[in-house]
Amino acid sequence: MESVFEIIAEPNRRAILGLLVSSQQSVGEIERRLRMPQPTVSKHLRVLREAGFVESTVDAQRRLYRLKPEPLQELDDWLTPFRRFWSSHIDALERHLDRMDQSMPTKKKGRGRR
Amino acid sequence: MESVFEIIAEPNRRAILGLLVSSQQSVGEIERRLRMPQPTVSKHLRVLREAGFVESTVDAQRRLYRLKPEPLQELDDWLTPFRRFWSSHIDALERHLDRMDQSMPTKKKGRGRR
DNA sequence: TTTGTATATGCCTTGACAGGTATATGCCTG
DNA sequence: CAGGCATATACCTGTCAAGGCATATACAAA
Repeated sequence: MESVFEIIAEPNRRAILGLLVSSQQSVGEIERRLRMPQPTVSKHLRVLREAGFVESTVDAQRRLYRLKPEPLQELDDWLTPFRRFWSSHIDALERHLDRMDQSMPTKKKGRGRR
Repeated sequence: MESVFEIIAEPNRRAILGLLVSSQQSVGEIERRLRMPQPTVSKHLRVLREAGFVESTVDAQRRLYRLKPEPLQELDDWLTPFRRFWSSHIDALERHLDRMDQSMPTKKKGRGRR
């Protein structure tokens, strides 16, 4: 499981990252909130830790896991050339913005184009 | 192979996407440039096509494959909350900027911090 | 129509990884 | 020290996807 990409290919791992983005969590809290068996949580945390996505500190019997930014920044960097690509394709960009509009709270819809 | 994440987990597929970002290519060109067996190329292109990363047009016996932006934009969207996270962690951000400096053409190095 | 080139597909094998269950380790409290 | 929580690890098993090779399809040129 070399790359950043393989790490985040696993849905449960993405869920864990999504949890940790707001604040640090103990294994038990993750287990509870994601309704995942404890060994599964521990295993995924191990993978994430070894890949540098998270780090942990000891709090008595608990371990608190928190997010580390670097690996996801690497992913962000990888996207750079593609961003250049799609900003040159304005039509597709507009379709994308429309998608964002649709998923918005019907307030002040549309972006006044055309 | 449901998700965007699983699709780009495969290195050869990322390589193909990297090729297509500059311009469209035929299967044979991809095969040649990436030194990959032709069936492998075709199989990966199939996966990418079915997931909406690429589309193809017919040119006699050749098929020209070109990039489509949407799936990678979806990935970009997924990163949003994490970007918020790491811009609140200034130290890590600075480390990141340092990394960018290091990979720059020694001209006008440093960003005048401190 | 035969031959050649470009691409797709089918079948098989192999390896990797995730989940389940059981168990180990570590720390805390009485 | 005994017991109980919290977390990690070991082992086993099933699944699935990637690669290799052979072959099919489609178009082209002679």
